[in-house]
Amino acid sequence: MENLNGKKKTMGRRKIEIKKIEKKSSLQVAFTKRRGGLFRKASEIAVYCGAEMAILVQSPGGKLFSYGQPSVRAVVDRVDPTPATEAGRIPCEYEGRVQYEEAKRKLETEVRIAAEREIEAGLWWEEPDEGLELHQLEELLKSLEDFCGEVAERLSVYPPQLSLPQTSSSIHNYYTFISKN
Amino acid sequence: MENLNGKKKTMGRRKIEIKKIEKKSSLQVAFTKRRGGLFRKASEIAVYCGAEMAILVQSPGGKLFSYGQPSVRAVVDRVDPTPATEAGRIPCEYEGRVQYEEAKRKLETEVRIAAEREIEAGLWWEEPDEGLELHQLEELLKSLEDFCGEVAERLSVYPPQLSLPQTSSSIHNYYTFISKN
DNA sequence: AACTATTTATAAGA
DNA sequence: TTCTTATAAATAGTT
Repeated sequence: MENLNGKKKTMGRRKIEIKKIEKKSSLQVAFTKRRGGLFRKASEIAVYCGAEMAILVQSPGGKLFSYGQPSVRAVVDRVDPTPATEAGRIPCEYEGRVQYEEAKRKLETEVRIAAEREIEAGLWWEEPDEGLELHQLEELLKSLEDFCGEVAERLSVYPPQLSLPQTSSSIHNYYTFISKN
Repeated sequence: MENLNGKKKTMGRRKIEIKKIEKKSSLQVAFTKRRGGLFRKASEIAVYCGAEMAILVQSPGGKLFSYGQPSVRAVVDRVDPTPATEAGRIPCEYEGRVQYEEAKRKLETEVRIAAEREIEAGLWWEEPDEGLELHQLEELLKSLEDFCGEVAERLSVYPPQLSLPQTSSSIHNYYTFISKN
């Protein structure tokens, strides 16, 4: 497992944060690996649990990939034989937790980026009291959690409808909070 | 990690074969866990790789679950704005390998079950030569691989269309092979 | 595309 | 059902 110097051959898998990869070549290989993993998992559920399913994935480059058991068409038609009418609603039980976690991750990333931008701009540093800064961060965290709770609740009622504008508005609220303090 | 007797507290995760679970309570638990895992993976790909996707899953009990980024509707409509015309074809790149592996797993299971049935019925034991029996198994394995190759090739041309009848016909071929020897 | 050290997912059991 | 634990499986970074 290690060579004579006690030095590892590789660093092994490393923990990553789930946020948009910027480096295009890394994104390409990560997408390929994870798409394969996703389809493998889907196939296992189909066989192991006797479930039917359809998966459609569009890469950032626009290419489409699918997995279907017994076929994409069969599952899609079964779920929704007629095109969208009621605001794109698809009548099925919905797992809100995942969208909630995804929304939270995205939001946290946006907040972090926004915060870093502010720090770079020097705006936060006009406040010399570190204690207050911590307090602000705590308040911000609470706002974030409240927002995420709202998102989760909304998602438990409606199917996936979370779009960027909603996430962005949270940033607006964040700025409002910051400017009030 | 171990108690005073050096005995493990649990056996931990154990290797399983991916074939239909028969015990209903186990199936329910496994389905719930793996559905969660699948949606979590999907969400990670959506954020990490900036991919858009739709997943529809129907449990063996008939309940529907979905995940969509930005929404199931958006992705499904983008892929196929008009209903099925050309034999349910959905125009997108297709990952044949997964369906191939799934087909192979199913087939192997069916063959194993069929073989066990034959053994129980005592038919194979009329042949006392063990060498011949091994030879038969080798031939069978080759037939299986050939069949899987055909399936894979067909899948590389068409989108997911593999249905049970096709898999079952392989069993027919298997029986034909067995009866010829 | 192949390799490993790690992280992550999960089968059983409590 | 939810939690635990040991182990199987997936994969990030590297070659």
